[in-house]
Amino acid sequence: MSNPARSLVDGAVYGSRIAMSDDSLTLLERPRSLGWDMDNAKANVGSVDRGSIPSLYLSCFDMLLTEDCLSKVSEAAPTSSASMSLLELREEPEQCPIIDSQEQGLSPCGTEEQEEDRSLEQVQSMVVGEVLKDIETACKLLNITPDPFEWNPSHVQKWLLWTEHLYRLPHAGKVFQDLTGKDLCAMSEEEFRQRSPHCGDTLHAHLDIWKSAAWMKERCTLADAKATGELWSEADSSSSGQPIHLWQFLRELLLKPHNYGRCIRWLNKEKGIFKIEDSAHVARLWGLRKNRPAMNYDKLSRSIRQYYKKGIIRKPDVSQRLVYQFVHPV
DNA sequence: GAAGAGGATGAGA
DNA sequence: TCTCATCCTCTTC
Repeated sequence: MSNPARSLVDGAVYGSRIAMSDDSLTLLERPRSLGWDMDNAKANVGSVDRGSIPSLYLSCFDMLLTEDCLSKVSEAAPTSSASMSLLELREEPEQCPIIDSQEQGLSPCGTEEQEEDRSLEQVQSMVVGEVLKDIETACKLLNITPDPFEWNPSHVQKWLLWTEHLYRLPHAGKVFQDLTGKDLCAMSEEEFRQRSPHCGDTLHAHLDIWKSAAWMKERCTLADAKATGELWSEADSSSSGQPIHLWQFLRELLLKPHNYGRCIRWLNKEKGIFKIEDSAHVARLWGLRKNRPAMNYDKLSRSIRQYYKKGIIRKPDVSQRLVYQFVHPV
């Protein structure tokens, strides 16, 4: 395994209580080539070989991937008929973070394949998000850092105890005594098995997920910082003591699809075309930023329209409701 | 009915 | 002066 995101998704998929057919796995694998190009990004992160994952491993994510998570996952792909049959999808996702919608066409009714890919991306991001959340919760409970590389022997023991307890594994703390997180991360699955024949592979697989999650978190943080930096370097903002402009604020939201993809997203990033999905939410966010509790979409849209004259924002050639276009795309 | 367009006016930096 | 908030009317979807 060379892709941390894949590791997380694989872990979740394999651990699901839902019976996954070959087709479903194929479906979940397909979009990996689209937006999960993290291969080669960091060497030696994770080494779970799917082909060799034992049956014990397949069930060990039952608790990591909670019922809540599964229900959210199943809600996240309402347009994929294939996925629906697999996951008994419900309508109206409670959350549907959009990882990157820039590949989508302007039309809200793209091709079936595009819709499917988009849905699957949402499923993947949902799974990863939930796994990361669970790890974060565990870290708070155990008072350890999410990155196994930073664990001291005491942290390692805490993590072992927690994992053993959570997945009802036989106690293996003693055989990993005095090892730091770095030591643990350097060990192969075989070495785990040698130390703990009963649950070494499971522990190794879990550690792999933690490693992947830590790597992804780091990557997200860097990406966020980079995006924010780019944004702030291009424009005045609250961070520089200058009042932020509405168009800057909108770009800020658009640059953080993980956080705001539900309320505003790119339809065509290259052309600067974006869609406000939840007008009330975007207006609320803008009101919060400007300390204007009475802000609403009517007022916000009036401000957007002021940009028409200034050549900052315009309506796209094919005008659609709640769709605008930056005259000078990012 | 919600969204879009645009005029008018005032507040605040 | 500039940007934005606010209110308004009318039109379009």
